[in-house]
Amino acid sequence: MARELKKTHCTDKEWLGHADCRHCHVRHLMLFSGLPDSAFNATLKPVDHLLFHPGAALFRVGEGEPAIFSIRRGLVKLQHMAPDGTQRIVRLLGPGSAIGLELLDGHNGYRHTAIAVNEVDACRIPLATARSLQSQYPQLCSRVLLQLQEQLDLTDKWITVLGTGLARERVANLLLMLVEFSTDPNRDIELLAGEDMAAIVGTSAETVSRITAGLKRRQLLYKVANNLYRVDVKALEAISRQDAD
Amino acid sequence: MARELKKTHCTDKEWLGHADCRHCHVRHLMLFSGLPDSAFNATLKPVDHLLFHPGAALFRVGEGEPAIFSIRRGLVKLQHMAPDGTQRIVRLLGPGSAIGLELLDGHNGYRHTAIAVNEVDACRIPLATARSLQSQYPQLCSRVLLQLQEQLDLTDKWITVLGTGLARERVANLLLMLVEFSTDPNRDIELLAGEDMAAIVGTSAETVSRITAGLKRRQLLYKVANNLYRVDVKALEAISRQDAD
DNA sequence: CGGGCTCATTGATAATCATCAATAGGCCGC
DNA sequence: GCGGCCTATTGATGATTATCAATGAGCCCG
Repeated sequence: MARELKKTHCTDKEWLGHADCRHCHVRHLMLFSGLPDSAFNATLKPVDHLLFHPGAALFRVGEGEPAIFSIRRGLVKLQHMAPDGTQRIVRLLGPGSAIGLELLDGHNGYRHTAIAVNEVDACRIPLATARSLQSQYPQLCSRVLLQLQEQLDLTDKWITVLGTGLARERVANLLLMLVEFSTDPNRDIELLAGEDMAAIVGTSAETVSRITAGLKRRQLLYKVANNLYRVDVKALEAISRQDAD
Repeated sequence: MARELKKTHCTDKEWLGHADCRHCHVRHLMLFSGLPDSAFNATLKPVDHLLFHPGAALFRVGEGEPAIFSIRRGLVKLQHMAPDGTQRIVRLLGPGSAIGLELLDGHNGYRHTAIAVNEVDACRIPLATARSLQSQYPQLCSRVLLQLQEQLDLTDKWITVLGTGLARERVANLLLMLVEFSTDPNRDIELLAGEDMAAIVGTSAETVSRITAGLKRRQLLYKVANNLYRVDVKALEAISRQDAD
């Protein structure tokens, strides 16, 4: 289960300019929903709008300038690495989620490494900016609270559906979760790398491969385009409930 | 892994009177740290101080009067139950932790069942009271935020150390976690019921029993009093790192 | 003190899974 | 298009674990 962390370069990240929060068309979905336009007149440091290519790190444990990221598009994996190199993915977060919130609690330093799974579009809010907004606008605190509660609910689900039961049930649950994350009109999903799926469900990559191969053989999972797969949701739900093979 | 939920009666719970938050000697450790004494002059509904006997429910999924509980003493397990009766414990919380915070986010109803593991001493804060305090005292929001962040950190650890690796590593990690929770001067711990340990590490109760029996045989875990056990921390850490048998 | 209950322990067996190893397929740069 | 590289797939094997079943230990209650 031990895996190497791929080194990523700065070229995997692009700067798309300073974000204009006042006119952000998705602000109502994001961390800053509820703040008045005036809040952004004079923020301490600018909010940057960034594009991360698959595999690029938004941040790494303990490293980098402290900032909170608000995800606009794409999927980000949060991973913990054990001293022996074994890693486990503890969360998968999509549009509307904020990451790096652990910086707000006083102990400093990131406690995860955050890697873009897809193409990820995110706003980078320097910690100082976030703090100053927070002190001026108490509404922000309750948005953060919602974020954390949502993430807590997600980890609870993660523990119960991805950490319990047979490997095939856990893989089925993971695929169903990816379907929920999917923004595709047909609910098609991009499959994760085998090792990522393994690090999510806590098995070996080979086991995941055998299981997905079995699903493909039975047409419960099939390719509809380049790395776009369609899932037989009903059948996977049956597997997840263990009332089918 | 499927287990019955034990029915508990009201007799497993005792009312110790209305809490006097102003004079609470542990308030600085609790949710209400940071609030001025005056905040408690006229709270909407009184805060009760309750004693729960082992096995008693503080609350159950979707049931009961909405209230937040602040744990003063003892351990509480939060469990999720799958439709088939399979259950999994997603958190173990001790003194200073607040539970039922999920009620603050608008979707109502508890999302876990909370059961006292030991003798538990807790303050019951009616939701309406919590909300009114929250609207008057923005400091409270940041306390809640800290609570949630702490619980999120705990679940992340839970996923990585209790949900990954061999059963014996996971059990070793659980015992080490119990040592951390221990308030005993010698760091002795009360062992959980076998099925609870199984529901925490995601294995069968028999497997847990075999593992703890092995540890006892090798004197890495031994009874020092009625249901009080001492743990060989160094040896368990070695097992947890897999660099010992 | 003995019956009845619950829960821990232990054994036997089969299912599941990790690991090692070999092969095949896809993608990139040249 | 062709090697080289990386990842997915598949097979074989042994280790780990679930499951079923039997026994034993502790405990409450009469």
